[in-house]
Amino acid sequence: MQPVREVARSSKVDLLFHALGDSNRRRMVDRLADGPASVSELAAVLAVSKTAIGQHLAVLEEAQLARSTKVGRVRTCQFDPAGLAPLQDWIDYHRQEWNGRLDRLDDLVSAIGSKEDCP
Amino acid sequence: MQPVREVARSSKVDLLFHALGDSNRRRMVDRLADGPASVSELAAVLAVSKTAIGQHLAVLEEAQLARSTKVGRVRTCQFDPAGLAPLQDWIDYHRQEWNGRLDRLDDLVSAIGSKEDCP
DNA sequence: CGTTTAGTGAAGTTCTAACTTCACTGAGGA
DNA sequence: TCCTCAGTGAAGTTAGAACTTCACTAAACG
Repeated sequence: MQPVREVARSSKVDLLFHALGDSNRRRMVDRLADGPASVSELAAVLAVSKTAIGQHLAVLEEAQLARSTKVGRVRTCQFDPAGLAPLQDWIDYHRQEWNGRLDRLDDLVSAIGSKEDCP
Repeated sequence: MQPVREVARSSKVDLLFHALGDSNRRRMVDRLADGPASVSELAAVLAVSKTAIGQHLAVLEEAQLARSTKVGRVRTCQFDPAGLAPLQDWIDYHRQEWNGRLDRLDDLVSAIGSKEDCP
């Protein structure tokens, strides 16, 4: 499936957040997390055209959140949870930054504390 | 800071993915994760107008990823890492779904295995 | 065969997110 | 006091995302 024309998204994180930023695509992921589904089935679940599903699928595949294979005339779509990794990394990084700041704050507090211990 | 008019975003996850779906807002978060900053400073870092920062800030605040207070004439913005929690929950849920599926696959495999043990 | 069904490509519509500029308010110096 | 600087509100522009419909291909099946 060729990607629909869109603005250049530099990083994987960019692709991921953009892909998941759309609620219909998240609904698609929700459905796929429960097992594979065809384009028609997804179209029925989301109540949109099959064409729309094709376009959403392209975005999800580009973000590596989904894969699909066509056998006969039906295309089966699958969720690819490994694609979530960069997202998890992004969160971890920012959580770590925060912890780091807290640690530095602790250090500061201890430093002040030990200073006060001195006459 | 009053929110800029936008489409209804039902859930927190919705707000979060939308907020972080924009690369400039992520750059803002990146900067703020490193410590508080004023609107002017953020505008300088991102190379956009202060008005634009105000708008981005409103989105980040609505998603509870940032907080800001105005003292005198300068507004100081802070990153709020606790706001990431619903995002982490979303990821955990989908990762769990996957593990669940793997577990069920394991069960299936064991079931088949024990079946083959029988004559 | 012919007909239904699954999906795709192309093209057009609509809506809105992300900006801008301009005009303004109000805080803080010189 | 006057001037500058930080930020905000209003309004307008623009690019592109998310859809649609229509026309088509090709598989499945009576």
